[in-house]
Amino acid sequence: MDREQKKAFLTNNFVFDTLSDGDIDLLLDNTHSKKHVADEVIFFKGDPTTGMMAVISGCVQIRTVSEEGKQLVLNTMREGEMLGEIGVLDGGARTADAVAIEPTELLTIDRRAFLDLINRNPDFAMTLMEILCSRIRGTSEQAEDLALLDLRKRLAKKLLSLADEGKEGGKAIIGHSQQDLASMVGISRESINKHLGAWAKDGLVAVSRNEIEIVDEQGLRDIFEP
Amino acid sequence: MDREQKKAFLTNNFVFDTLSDGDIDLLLDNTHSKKHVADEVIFFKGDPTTGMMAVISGCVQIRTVSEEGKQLVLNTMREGEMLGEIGVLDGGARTADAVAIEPTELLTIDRRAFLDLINRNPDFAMTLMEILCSRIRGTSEQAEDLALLDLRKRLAKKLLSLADEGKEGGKAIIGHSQQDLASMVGISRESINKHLGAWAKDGLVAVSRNEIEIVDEQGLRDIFEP
DNA sequence: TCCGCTTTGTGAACGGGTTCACAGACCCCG
DNA sequence: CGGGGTCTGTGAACCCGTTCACAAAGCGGA
Repeated sequence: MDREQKKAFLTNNFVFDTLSDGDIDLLLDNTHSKKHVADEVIFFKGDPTTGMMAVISGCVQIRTVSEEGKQLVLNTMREGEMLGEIGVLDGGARTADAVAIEPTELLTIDRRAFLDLINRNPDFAMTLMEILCSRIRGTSEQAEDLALLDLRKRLAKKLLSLADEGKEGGKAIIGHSQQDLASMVGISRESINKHLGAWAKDGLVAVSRNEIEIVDEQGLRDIFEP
Repeated sequence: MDREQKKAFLTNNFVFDTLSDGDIDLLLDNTHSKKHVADEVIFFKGDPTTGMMAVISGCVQIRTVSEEGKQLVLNTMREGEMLGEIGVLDGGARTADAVAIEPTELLTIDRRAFLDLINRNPDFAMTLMEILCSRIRGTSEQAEDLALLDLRKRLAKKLLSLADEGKEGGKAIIGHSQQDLASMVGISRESINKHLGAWAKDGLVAVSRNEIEIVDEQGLRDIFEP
């Protein structure tokens, strides 16, 4: 990706839209893009932080793995979203693994340039804080759900939120394997399968390979809402 | 609490120590303190956000409750700590309930004054971002633990982190009922009791009413570390 | 086309944790 | 100093979800 393309990318991204043209140029001097193949690990939990990334294209998952090998997906970043801000802002190590789940191109912004910009631009700082806040809302909701909701409710909720993200013309289709879903909801693959089977029988969803279609959105919503 | 005392409080708090004397005075004009009795609810999940609070004395828990009445404690704030920043920074509603668990005095800072300050003071903004980051680290670790660790490990981990906070003299004593512990770890009271009983038998902890003493710190640590 | 890998589907056995139902201990307060 | 409330201790029954062990179905590449 050449400089012009990078510039266009930053300019059109809501995170950076409070920046002046000069500031963007300055950022660009401390920025590089990199391609990753599917399943490539971008960084590991515990790695020292070098910079912050923005997703140019593709998709990155933020994950942790337990000793016994169980996975939990904390977050999924798509085109235009940022990752790795936390380490950059507080100087600490990475809190989780980042993995490209499809061919992905990332733009990495150097830590120093980033901090410098915050110092000079209060609007930019404010935007970042809003992003941090939405992260907190997200993860704390995830913690709540894990502690207080049973598997049915968690799964139903997750299906709907995934469907929201990936709506293509009318149809709400989720392009994930059941294995994938399992690690997002923190549940075994088999349990996911059994619940989906039951819901398919009731006409709430339609299941096929690597794909789940939401048929009766309201029906699913009724599962986890009073 | 009179203006002088408030000023001393702010000046000595690490959150505000990048502020000039003038800025602190300005904050004080938009600040009021309030006392709460034990078990008083300070705000409810979903309430519109009015301002941010700092704990002058006492202790506040941030909690959520499920439909069935199960509780989860997300965070505990003691003297000198802040709460309610998220709503203030992004303008959204409160994400959880806040409850004073002992007689507590809070200093509330008006939203407008707060945002104004961020705009004018990049160092202050930076401090806030660090606080937000540490919140994210905290909640995302909690989510991980809930999803990937079994009850034994979660409990052992929680005991040690509580002991860290509340060390008096050489003794590591935790001043919480087992009921309390249960809602912090997301587990039933009975299960907590059984595990504590087993650990007491092994000489890892000593249990008495409203109090748990850590006897063998390393022994507990071995439970959740490889 | 055929082979191998990933994904889905399913049932049986197991198990960690919950729920329920008490009993006893302790403590403050009248 | 008695008595109701909160906290602790414990056992039995139950249940949600896991684990294990396969079978079958797609799909992609040689």
